[in-house]
Amino acid sequence: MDTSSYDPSAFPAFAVTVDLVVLTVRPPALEVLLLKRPEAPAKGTWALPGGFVKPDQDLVEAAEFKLADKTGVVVDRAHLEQLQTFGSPKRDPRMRIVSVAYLAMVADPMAPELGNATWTPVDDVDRKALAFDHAEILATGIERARSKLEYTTLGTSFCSPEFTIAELRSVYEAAWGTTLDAANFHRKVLATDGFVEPTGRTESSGPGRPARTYTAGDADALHPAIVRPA
Amino acid sequence: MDTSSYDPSAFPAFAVTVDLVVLTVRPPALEVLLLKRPEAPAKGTWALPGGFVKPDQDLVEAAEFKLADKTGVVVDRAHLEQLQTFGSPKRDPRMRIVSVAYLAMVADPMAPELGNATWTPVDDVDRKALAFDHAEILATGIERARSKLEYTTLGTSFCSPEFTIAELRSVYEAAWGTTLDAANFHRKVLATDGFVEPTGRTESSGPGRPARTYTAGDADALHPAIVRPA
DNA sequence: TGCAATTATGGTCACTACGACAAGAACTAT
DNA sequence: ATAGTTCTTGTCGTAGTGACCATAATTGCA
Repeated sequence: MDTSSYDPSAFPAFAVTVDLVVLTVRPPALEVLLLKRPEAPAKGTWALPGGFVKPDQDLVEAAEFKLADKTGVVVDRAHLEQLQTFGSPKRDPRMRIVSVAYLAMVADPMAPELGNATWTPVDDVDRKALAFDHAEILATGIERARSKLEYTTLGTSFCSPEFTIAELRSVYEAAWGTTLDAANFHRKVLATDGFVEPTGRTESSGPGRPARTYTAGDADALHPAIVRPA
Repeated sequence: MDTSSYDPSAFPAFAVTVDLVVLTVRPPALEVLLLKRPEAPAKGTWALPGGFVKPDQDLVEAAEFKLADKTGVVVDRAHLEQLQTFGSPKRDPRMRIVSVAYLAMVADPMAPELGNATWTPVDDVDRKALAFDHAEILATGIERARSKLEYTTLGTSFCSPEFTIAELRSVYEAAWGTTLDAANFHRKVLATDGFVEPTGRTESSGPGRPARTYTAGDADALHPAIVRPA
């Protein structure tokens, strides 16, 4: 072992930031929260929300703070998990920045535009040329979210507090860009213990038979999984 | 947005390290590479291999370097992936350190002890009281490895270049701490395209019918998965 | 030499989960 | 009333699984 690497006075100094991939579902699209950068570098281009971590701030706290700041979302009603850390020496032109990316999944906030923030369908992001390596971070976040829908109950965190099976299905369809058989989806969701809990109430919007409503159950994992179609 | 957070001269300085969870399988145990710390802090206790990232070094490069350093493992023959980043303000007594943890899966290196490094069965680690938050990092790595065996072909990276189905099965059994039905495991592995490729050769060790040997296939994902028994 | 033990590999069978689809239930709109 | 829409339940053929049995091909020992 190299002794020098443990000399506290001689370690290389890095800046540490958090960047957030905040996803929501507004049928029929999976959408991401983007900010128009108001200053240099990359002024005027689109970027993920984020910022420097304070000296005494935990990483997750920094992410929670940024999330509340940009969306007004109560953290309790959202899912937030660490995504991946990006630390290429070239990723920021100014200095060596290591960014810990977080993935947030929130229910439709119904506040489309606030300040210079905007929800954008993820399929339209290509045209927006994101700043830095944010396109890569976003791609990682989208794939993580799509894959977690398969084997966890996190789909419910995209839904209203009280929702119908059809609303949950529209989450899967939007996120995966597919259509799912309503009858089979219904059967699978109800067959999984702890996925959803019936409220006893029903809800009617538009034509068709009114749907029973449910709340999120207390299970985290899905056994068996809801497999993404090929 | 707070303008001050983008002033390059006023960002908080962090130290960034990589820590490695290096796993191997030596039937019947899943084992991890531990180092006895030769100096303060936590001198004399066991810890995961790791070290500071150099100013112009990519995170993966730093991890690859440390892996080669400690194990002599050729990186091509091993699997290395980013695990999770740990950055609690309290995790190191000296200063604010953010550690990017990596998970490495290597075939049995046959070199049990080199210097102050040692392979330890993961079930015996509790008794060794790891330094800092390394117990948490290790637990995260073990769970990641166990779960990736289910839905990826990474089990082969714990095997010799040419291996038998039984050797692959012993990997799963060691990692999961279970026994698996040999016949059913055999059927499932061969039913998955790209998991293993037959060599046409056989290998005999000890009594019993000689087993055909295989090399790792080019598939990454397992469809359907090999589900861990409850 | 021959037999027992051992491991590899192949096969059967009942059960579960699934996709495709049909059909009934309960509403809205005209 | 009737058509259209959506929710919900049911049916059926197929694929995957675990438990288990059978056979193949070797080693080790009497």
